[in-house]
Amino acid sequence: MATADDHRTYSIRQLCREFGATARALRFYEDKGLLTPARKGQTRVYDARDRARLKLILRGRRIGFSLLEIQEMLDLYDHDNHNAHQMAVALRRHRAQIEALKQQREDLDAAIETAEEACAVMERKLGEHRPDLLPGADEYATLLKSRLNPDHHVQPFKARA
Amino acid sequence: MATADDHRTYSIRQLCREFGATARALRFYEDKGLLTPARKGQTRVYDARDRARLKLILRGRRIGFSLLEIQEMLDLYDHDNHNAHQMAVALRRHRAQIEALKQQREDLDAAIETAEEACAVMERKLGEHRPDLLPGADEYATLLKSRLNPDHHVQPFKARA
DNA sequence: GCCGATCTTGACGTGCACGTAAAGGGAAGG
DNA sequence: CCTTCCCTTTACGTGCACGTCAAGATCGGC
Repeated sequence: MATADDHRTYSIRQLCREFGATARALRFYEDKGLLTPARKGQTRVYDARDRARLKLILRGRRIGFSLLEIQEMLDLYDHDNHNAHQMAVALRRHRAQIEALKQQREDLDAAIETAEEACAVMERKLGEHRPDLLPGADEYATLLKSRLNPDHHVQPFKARA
Repeated sequence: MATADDHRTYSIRQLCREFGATARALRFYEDKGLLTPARKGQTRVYDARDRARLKLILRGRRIGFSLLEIQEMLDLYDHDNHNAHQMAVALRRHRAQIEALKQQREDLDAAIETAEEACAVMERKLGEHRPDLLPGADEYATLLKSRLNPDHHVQPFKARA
């Protein structure tokens, strides 16, 4: 694994810009024990591990978890549980967590499906009565413009195995 | 479409028990305009539509949406936009919403994947050093016991934040 | 009629996740 | 030297989603 990039450090502003968070949020996470950046003088210095943790924190927030829940998940991760009993406990907690995540994914899939059905209905109705209002005119224009753009590249449309 | 079931009504307690919510929450949703149950005297009477909306509300909450966001989504649904222009607007909003949902699903999938990898690592380590701590012994015992239990049914999963 | 249970409407409290000044340190630049 | 800018801590404020009393209204059963 790359040793060069692992030694890179980041200022609080850099991480904020990179992930679209606020400095207040990062300090708050630190206050709650989710981040523990080093200090140069009294200024915070974040390393690769802090960055990775922040990434997980923000992902957890987007999914809708509380900071406490995220805290526990992070603890389970980097504790790298050396105590076998604790690891066994962590394993069960993790499995339960996965079940919750999968339940949530079902909710999400259901929401996506109903939303797409609603879209289909609306498009059909619009197509019948007011096809001029269908996204296609300006939509297609912007699409063409983006294709003409030299540094154009499509979103990977990630399909999960 | 069942006409009989569509005329069923529900008390606030019935819906609470069915969905594992509190009466306070339902009244709160009503206060915010997400539910508009009828009144018999001064008692709330929920019909099938209210029930469906509540279902969507709770699903949205589990996914992590705010009541305002849910409000907007519900409005898009049952407005059954007769105005073509509004419908066109709603369609765009809906498409954007779907994109957000899909982004969130990617977050979720990533979280599930990393969690499962962590589980795999822990199971391998436990299997090497302390295979006795692996879930299987008592886990299987409780599983059998629960299957022997006549009124066996799974917990609806907490939902309490 | 009375009791208890269940419903109602306020009104205030709470936990979370920050936002927002206020007040100051430290280094860079003119 | 002063200003500017970014960093810091401390402390109070905020919006959301309810929880938690408090004080009635209503309704069935005894």
